[in-house]
Amino acid sequence: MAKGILVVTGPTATGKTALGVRLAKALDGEVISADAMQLYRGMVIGTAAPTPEETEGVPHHLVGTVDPRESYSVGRYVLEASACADDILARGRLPILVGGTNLYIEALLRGTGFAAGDGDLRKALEAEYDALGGENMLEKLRAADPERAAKLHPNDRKRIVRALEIFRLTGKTISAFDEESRAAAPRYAACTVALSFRDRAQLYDRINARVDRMFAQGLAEEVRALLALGVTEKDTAMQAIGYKETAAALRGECTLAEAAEQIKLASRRYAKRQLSWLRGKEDVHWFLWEKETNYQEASLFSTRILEISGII
RNA sequence: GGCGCCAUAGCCAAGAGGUAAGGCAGAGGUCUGCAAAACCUUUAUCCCCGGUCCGAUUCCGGGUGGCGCCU
Repeated sequence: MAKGILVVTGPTATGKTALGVRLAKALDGEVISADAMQLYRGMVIGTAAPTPEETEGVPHHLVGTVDPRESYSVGRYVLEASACADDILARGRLPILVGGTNLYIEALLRGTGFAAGDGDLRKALEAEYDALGGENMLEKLRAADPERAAKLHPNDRKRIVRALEIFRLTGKTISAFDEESRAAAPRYAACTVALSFRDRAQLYDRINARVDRMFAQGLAEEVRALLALGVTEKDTAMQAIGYKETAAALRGECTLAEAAEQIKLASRRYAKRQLSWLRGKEDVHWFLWEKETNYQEASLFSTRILEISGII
C-alpha cells in the first residue's frame, strides 16, 4: 500500500506520459496529470495529452476536464488534484503525478492554500499599475509588505498586482502566507523523478520533431474547433504554446509554416525554463536519456528510488 | 576589363577619431491563484595589410570577399 506520491516531471517532450503509464502498470498506480494545459477539453494534439490508446487502460485524472473558455488556477488544481490523490491512496493504489507544470506540482505536494482572488479588484489594480507605473506600485507594496516588495522587479506587473490584491483582500501579506505554508509539513510524501536528455540538442530535436508531428496530426483543425467553440485569445487555454501561434496563422497574420517555427522556438524556451525550475532542487532524481537507454531502464530507476524513499 | 556601393557578435543592424546602440537567436536565473504565463540577467574589440594621427573599428592607400551597373 502506497504511503505517498510518485512524481514524474521534466521538460516537454521527454516521455513523461509514456513512462507514467508504464509505471502505473508496474506499480498498481493511477495517473494524475500535472499539466496546466492538458486540463482543457479539446486540446489533445497540441498539448500531447494522452490518448485512450496511449493510456493503455491506466486511469488518468485531470485531463480534458475543464472547459477551455474557463480560466483555471493553481488553487483549484491543488483542490482537485489532492481530492484525486486522496481517493487513489484510500483505494490502496499509488498516485503518479505526471506533468511539467512544476508550480502545480509543488503547490499540491506542499498543500499550499491560496487566498481567493477577486476579479474586479485585480482589474482595478492592473489599471492602476498601468496608470501609475511599476515603481509607484512597488512603492505601495513596500508600505504593506516590504519583504515581498524587495523581491520583485518593478516590471513584474503580475506579481506586484497579486501581492497587493492579497493584502487588500485579506489584510495579510503574501509574505505571511508564504511563511505559514512553508513552515507547515508537506501534505504528501513524494518521490520525484525528472526526465531529460544528457544532450540539450537531442531535447531540442525531439521538440522540433514533435511540433511537425502535431501539425501532421491536425493541430490546425483542433485550433479551429476551439475558436468555433468561442474560445478567445484572452482565455488561458489560448495561451498554450501551439494554440496561440496557430490561431494567429488562422487569422492570416502569418503562414502555418511560420507558426510552426514559432511554436518550436517557444517550446524550446519553455523546456529551458522547466529545466531551470528543476535544476538545483535537491529532492529531484534525474533520469537522463542517452542513446542506449530505454523505458525499461527509466522505469526500473524510478521504482528503485521509490523503494528507497519508502513510499512503496 | 571599367565604375560604384558594402564589409560591425550565430543572424539582422545603428554608430562616433578616443577603445561599439538596439533587436532576434543562444545561455543563465526568478517563481505561492492567468504558470505552455510573467519577469530579470548576460554575449564583439568592428575582414586583412600599410599609412596619417597622441590615438582608428571610424580618415587615406592597397588587398580580399560580396552586391550592383557598364563595355
